[in-house]
Amino acid sequence: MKPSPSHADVPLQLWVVLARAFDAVERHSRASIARFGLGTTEFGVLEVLYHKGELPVCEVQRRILVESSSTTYVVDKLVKRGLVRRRHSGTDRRVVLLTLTSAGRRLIQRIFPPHAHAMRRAVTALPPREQAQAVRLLRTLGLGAAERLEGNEGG
Amino acid sequence: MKPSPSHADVPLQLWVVLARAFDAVERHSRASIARFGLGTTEFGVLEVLYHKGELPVCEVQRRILVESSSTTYVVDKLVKRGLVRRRHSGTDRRVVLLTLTSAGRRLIQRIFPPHAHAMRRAVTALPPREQAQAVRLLRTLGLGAAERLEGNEGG
DNA sequence: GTCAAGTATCTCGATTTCGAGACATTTGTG
DNA sequence: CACAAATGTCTCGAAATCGAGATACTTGAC
Repeated sequence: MKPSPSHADVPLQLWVVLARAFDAVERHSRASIARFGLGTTEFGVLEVLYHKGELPVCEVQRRILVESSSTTYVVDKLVKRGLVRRRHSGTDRRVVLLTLTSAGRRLIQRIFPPHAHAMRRAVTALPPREQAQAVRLLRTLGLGAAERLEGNEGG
Repeated sequence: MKPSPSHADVPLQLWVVLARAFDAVERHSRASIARFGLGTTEFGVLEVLYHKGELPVCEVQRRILVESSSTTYVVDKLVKRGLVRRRHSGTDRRVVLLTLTSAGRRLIQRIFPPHAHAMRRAVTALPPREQAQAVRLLRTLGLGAAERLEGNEGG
């Protein structure tokens, strides 16, 4: 889950601190979401549908960063709880579109603001200026790593 | 798994890009480690014992970022594969100390260098200067978030 | 010494996640 | 049109992870 602590190997240090920072911030997220009786991926689905409107399953999958079989599993649970509805796309019959039910919308409307508040608090160790700097660096890092991944999975 | 894309809410953006960057880099790690028939947490245990020597289970747990019950599970597997040995501490009989067997040592010696190489490549989207900057920012972010977590889990 | 509280490890059951691949559909090529 | 390749979704079984709590030991207060 996390690599080596060399004394001057900055790339490996970067990987270590990235993993640790993600872990710590994600614990805030988990704890915040757990208050509302949801898991992080369930929350992720509701949240993306709330902010983006109706989306195909594959699009939701990309945004919540889990594999397709897990996405099916999570969506199943949300459908059973009456928070999300599936419908077939008219233009591409492979595609299943997801939307919030009104109950789902009411739920996410209620819980998103306190969750966002918790996440803002989770990252306050960094002052605004450095947050913006970190956003830039992490965006570059993430996009670069993702690009290097396609068709080149072996490293 | 990942939050909201607001237009000027830098803290939430930071959480989004942190999650994405971690995910992308971790995929490199997973893929690299999978070449050698190991999972990421198994690799983590071998790696920390390789670099730190004999350690108590609880110390290993802190470093591989999983819960204690998962640590037991992973160590069990490594012991069954003859890569790691358990022994009781002489000074504190609650403690179980872990060491690499010679087979474990040979394995991690062989696979660590190519894995480190893969991880260095995974983060090359950032030039050295910005890597060092990112290390500083992420360290502050992670330590701050971890601190805010203790005894304050609700957000 | 004794007892409560804290710490380290492990057990167990349940949940989450993955990976491989099945299936239907669409897209691109001739 | 026909057919190969790509894409989107889902099924299934296996693996990883967690959470609660059991157990054993240590520490600190008295």
